[in-house]
Amino acid sequence: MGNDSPGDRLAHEERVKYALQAMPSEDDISTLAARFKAISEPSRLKILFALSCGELCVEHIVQAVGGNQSAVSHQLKILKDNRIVKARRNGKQVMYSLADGHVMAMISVAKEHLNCND
Amino acid sequence: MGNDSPGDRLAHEERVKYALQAMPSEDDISTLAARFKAISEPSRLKILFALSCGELCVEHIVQAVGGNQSAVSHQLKILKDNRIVKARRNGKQVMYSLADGHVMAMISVAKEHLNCND
DNA sequence: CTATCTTATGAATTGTTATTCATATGATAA
DNA sequence: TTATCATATGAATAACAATTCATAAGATAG
Repeated sequence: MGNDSPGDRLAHEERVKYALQAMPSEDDISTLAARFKAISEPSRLKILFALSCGELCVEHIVQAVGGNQSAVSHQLKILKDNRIVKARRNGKQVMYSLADGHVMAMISVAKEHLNCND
Repeated sequence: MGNDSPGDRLAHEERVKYALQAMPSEDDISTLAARFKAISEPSRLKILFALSCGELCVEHIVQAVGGNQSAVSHQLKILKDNRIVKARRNGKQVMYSLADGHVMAMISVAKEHLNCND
């Protein structure tokens, strides 16, 4: 034993205490994790980039990201359930768009992270 | 037929064209998706919140987020492989910390999204 | 009404990912 | 050296998610 000085050990315990205080509730963690999961599939991420240019109907999303209608529809449902995108009906078509600015903000930060090799 | 006016149809085709131009490369999409996936598990998200208070060794991460040593170690590997966290050895311990500010920035944006019911 | 266009959904299959257990590796102290 | 502490990893299982197919539902035109 004696791997830590007493001072170090105390500092570590303090850190754990702070970490526990900063921890969001289980509910918030679940919700956040679900949202990140929603945007963590390549096809769904493509859908978001497509929608970053403005609203699109399902058929055009299919054209923009590839894949088939059923798959895209399932993916849109996941994005909608997690409030990443929103939908409005326009006659026979359903127009999809990004739910709010936070979504693109998050993706922008991620893209920056991608570009700088830190 | 005749579901769209000719003007509308043109506008939609333009939108698809723009969407395709704005689309990142397959490689960038994959990398981004992998990073989002890395932070989309509740336990891994908890690890990031714990590390947002400063670096921690593995044992203390285990205390802060719950779970067992092996599971946490596997999760840390995923986070490290995706450059979400970084590690430095300190004697027998390995200290983990967030890779850079982008990570917390992304999580902060997500938390805002959580708080405002838009 | 029927026919058609567009989107959504249930069920089955397939593919991925997390968790656990046992053990290996790396570092330090005696 | 051996003993111990701290972390990492491989392999198996178990849990979960994505994709496909077939079909249903919603909207409009005729």
